[in-house]
Amino acid sequence: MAGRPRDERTRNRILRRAADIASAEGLEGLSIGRLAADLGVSKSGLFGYFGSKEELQLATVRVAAEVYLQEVVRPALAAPPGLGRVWRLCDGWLDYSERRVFPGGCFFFAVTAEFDARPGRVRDAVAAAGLEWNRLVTRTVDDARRLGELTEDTEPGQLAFELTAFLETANAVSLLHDDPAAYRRARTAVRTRLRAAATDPAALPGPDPAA
Amino acid sequence: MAGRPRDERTRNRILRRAADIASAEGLEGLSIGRLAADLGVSKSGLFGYFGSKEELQLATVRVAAEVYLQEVVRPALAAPPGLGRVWRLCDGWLDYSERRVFPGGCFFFAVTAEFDARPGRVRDAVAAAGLEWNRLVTRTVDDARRLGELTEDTEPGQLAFELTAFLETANAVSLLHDDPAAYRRARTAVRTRLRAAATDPAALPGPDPAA
DNA sequence: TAATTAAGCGAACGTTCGTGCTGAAAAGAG
DNA sequence: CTCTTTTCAGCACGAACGTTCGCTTAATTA
Repeated sequence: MAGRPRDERTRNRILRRAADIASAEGLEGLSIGRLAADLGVSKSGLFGYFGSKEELQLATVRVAAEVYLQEVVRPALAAPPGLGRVWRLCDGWLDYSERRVFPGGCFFFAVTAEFDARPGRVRDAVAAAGLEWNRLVTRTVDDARRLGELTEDTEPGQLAFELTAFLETANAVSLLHDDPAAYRRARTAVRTRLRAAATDPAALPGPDPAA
Repeated sequence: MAGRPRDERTRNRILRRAADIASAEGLEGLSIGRLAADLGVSKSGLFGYFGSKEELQLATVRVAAEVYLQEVVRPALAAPPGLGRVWRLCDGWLDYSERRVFPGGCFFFAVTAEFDARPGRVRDAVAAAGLEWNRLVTRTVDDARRLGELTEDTEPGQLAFELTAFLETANAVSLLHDDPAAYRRARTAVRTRLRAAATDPAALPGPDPAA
């Protein structure tokens, strides 16, 4: 009945490498031939794991989402809800970008810019991931507000927009100009913005560069 | 001695279209064959204008910079230095993105994300343009500070970072989720941030959505 | 007007792309 | 151990890529 089972470890190696390449060269720049040669397997063998390039791209987005969950989301959710968790989320994101978990910076930043202006299933998957991330940040902010740690008139969607703007721009500036000051700027911006919205500004954790 | 001169109008048509395509599909996704077919000229004829794909990409970056100058920078510089000019710069940028001067949103946002993680002359050109833009925003902010319209302790580089973050994120969110609220959010963020740094918050022009 | 120089086209180059086909090695089932 | 089923490498395909080569045609100069 059953023949040779597909090697799950090889599959993971393929996708992890695919995500690394895509973060730097894009999901279109990712080619099956180069990827196969890189990993020492045959082009058709690798192809068999997915059946089409689009399916490979979709699978790559999925593993990148898992990495993102592991590296950014879960550590932040370890903190209790409130302002502290908002900070951990932002600071953890900057750390994830700065540590170059993906060599080309944040995977989703790269592929979002690549696919945001064309139709298709890959774009839909990327957009869904972005929406989920945005909802998480918004909910985390709203939790802090409900707990009374942010002023009543704080609009969660608005604040989430501003915070993620700082994060993504730090990623972009750091990559383009190789400027580590970008992360410092982003942390300063996040802290200042959260202090402005906090009911108790002194409650915000983290070091203060304006010391 | 001299033969037929190259048609400058055709060259401009080529590059303007190239910039349009690149804003949506990237400068690598831009293919000479498709571009030539699009414009009704032969592949080799078009190729002759530039001599290599890289040269075509560099020329495309240059005309995109001219468009950017025309659509964003010059209108803002028409306003006198100060807080008003800072606002005009941000508001004009959002307008340029929202009007889809390039169909794929801001050209430089797209190609920056595409080239920020690989070496080469195209990347260098894009990085130089980004640096110039950043310097312009920083100088415009600093002018306002020197004029006493922003508080003395305002750090121009930091404020410029935050303002451009709002702009670029509005562009990205709008493209990915087709969400016009992104521009409203960005304008709100810019206005709030400038009010916080202004010596006279009431001096800030523009309508207030919180009315 | 005649000579000269370069523009722009059509065709083809070699390479790489994603994708099938074929055959041999490999692993579970009986 | 045999049979069956599936993986995987090797090869080839058509299409598209950037690029080059002649050839024709048009504009400029003498």
